[in-house]
Amino acid sequence: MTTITLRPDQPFDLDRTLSCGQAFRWEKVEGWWQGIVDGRAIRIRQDERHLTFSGVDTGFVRDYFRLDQDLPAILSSIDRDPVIAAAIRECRGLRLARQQPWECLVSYICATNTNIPAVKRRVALMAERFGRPVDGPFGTAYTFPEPEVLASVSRADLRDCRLGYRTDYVSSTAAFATEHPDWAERIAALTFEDARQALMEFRGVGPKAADCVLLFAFGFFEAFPVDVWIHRIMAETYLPDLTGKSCTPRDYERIRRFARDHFGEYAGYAQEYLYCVRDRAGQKRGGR
DNA sequence: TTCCAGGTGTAAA
DNA sequence: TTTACACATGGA
Repeated sequence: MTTITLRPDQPFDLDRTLSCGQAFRWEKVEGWWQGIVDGRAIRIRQDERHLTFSGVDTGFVRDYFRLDQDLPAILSSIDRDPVIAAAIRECRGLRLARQQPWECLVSYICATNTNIPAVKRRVALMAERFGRPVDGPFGTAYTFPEPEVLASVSRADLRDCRLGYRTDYVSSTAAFATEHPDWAERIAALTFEDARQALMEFRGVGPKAADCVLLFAFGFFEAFPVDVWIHRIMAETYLPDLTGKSCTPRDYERIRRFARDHFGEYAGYAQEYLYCVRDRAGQKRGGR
């Protein structure tokens, strides 16, 4: 068990960071967050300025939660209007975690046209059934299965993880990643737009999933994923002439260009802060 | 029962 | 090039 003291000038809110829906393998149990990251079972909690954890070392925690990233500077750079200002006030301390590319890619393929609890369930099932068991601070946990494992699993067994029509997408993506083990390094070396195009060559990965993976795994902070919630918020506040509930490819392009111009190079942080307050920002719909 | 959820692929217009 | 529709799943 390790305890570190956070710098007073660098806000961090563990609860918001882990409950905002960016990562799918964390669960809060009796005051402790339990998760599996990069093959390690982690237990962590926050008490004011103190972070207490086991399962990993301090360097891992600092790296995963990007504790060395200057959050106040980022937040002041995106703080361009009253709507984002309110989100920043409410969620200050939310940080973008550094996810593993492979797990992140598969997770967001599993996140299309569905909801967060269902995604968590799918990812958990894949790990329990095909991952490697590891002993951790909270009993036996399961790593997220490597590409070659998912590639070798039968479609029927994958489908049993409640993947539905996404089964073939995950399967073919796993086959590609198995054949090209350096896929992530190659994407990381590209420019933002090129990396985006490269990710969209995976079956089941469109603009939204690509932007999520770029933002949450590859550290492209200009990525601005547009899901139904973000589309709704943009239509209701920033781009009122956006009509219709569906987000056409043209709408998507327009929104992400606007966001990049309006919020700047850390537009992805703005996206996550807006997403975090989605139930309040989208007044159009009743509580949710 | 119907609608909705961190959308995407495909065929038709 | 844009539009329309199907798609598995589960909670509200």
